[in-house]
Amino acid sequence: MTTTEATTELGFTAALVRMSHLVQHVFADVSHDHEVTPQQVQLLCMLIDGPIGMTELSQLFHLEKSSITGLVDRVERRGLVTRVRDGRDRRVYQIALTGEGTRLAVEAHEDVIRRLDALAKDLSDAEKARVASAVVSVLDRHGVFTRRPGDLPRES
Amino acid sequence: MTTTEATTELGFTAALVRMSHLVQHVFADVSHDHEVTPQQVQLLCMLIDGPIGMTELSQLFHLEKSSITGLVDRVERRGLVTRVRDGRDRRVYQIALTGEGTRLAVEAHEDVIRRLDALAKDLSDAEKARVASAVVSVLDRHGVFTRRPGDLPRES
DNA sequence: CGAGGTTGGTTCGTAATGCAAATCATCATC
DNA sequence: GATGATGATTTGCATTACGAACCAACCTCG
Repeated sequence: MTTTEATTELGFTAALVRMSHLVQHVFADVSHDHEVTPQQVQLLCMLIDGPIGMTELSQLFHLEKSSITGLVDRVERRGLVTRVRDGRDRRVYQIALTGEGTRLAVEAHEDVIRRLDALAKDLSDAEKARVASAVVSVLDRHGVFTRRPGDLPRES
Repeated sequence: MTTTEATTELGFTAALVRMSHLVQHVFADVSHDHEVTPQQVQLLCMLIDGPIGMTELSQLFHLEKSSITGLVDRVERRGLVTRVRDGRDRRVYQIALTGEGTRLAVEAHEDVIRRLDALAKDLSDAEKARVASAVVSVLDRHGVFTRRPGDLPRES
């Protein structure tokens, strides 16, 4: 089925898979620069918009709760996040960024954006928008790693 | 900070990041179904087109050689690949799929394709092609995880 | 109220992943 | 044949991830 056409001829899914690897690699690079692991960076970035509970984190990351416990443990040990008891339900811990954690999260997040934009600098804005909207339409079918406003901690 | 626009408004890079997570998740699902880990599946799929040496694998995966040694060890222990001495240079081991490994690799590969295609079934072929070509143009700037014909083991 | 079940998180044990430094064996060259 | 470069492994360590068992706080219902 495949001939010797290299990357110039590539299926849609193969393109997605390779793009995924590229993104992972960018995350790995950025994480390395900031002395944390990729998973830790992703956790920190997820918390930029506000604290999240353990169970919700496990759903967002598609990981077991015990995995999240370990991840938060290690990031907390580095002083980047804190466990804050929820007043309404004393079982839940809201995971919140510390000052240091916020600084690192924002910087790393900007780095990722910067590097990905640099990689895509040959694409026109229109092309980028088209890709983004196509991706979004796929994502909306399977809400993945998405934090909708309704999921945000309510103040009421 | 954002209003109630959920995923409908999303930056290009954010879309890439989330798509990457989706792809990783698909890999995780497929791997789980086949009783192997995502990394192992990726290794097997990489070998479908023919055996590869350890050093070349470490470059393709952007991992240290010692990490590849461990990965190959575990997959070999399951009887999915074998280390074959290279006749021309007896230092190198070519990693080749066994029959069982080939079967699993092909099945898993097809599963990944199938699931990703299913996710993207709302996109027109034209849209898919556009996304693929945009992605390819980005990838070509930074050859990632790509095995070009020139990288294949030569017979000469 | 209080027993019983559910839910949020942690603990424990285990396996896989990944790095870095040191080591071994084979090439390659002079 | 000594020397150095290269391919791969070994060792030790931290991280990541799962699953099952567990505890504590919540909720419901009699």
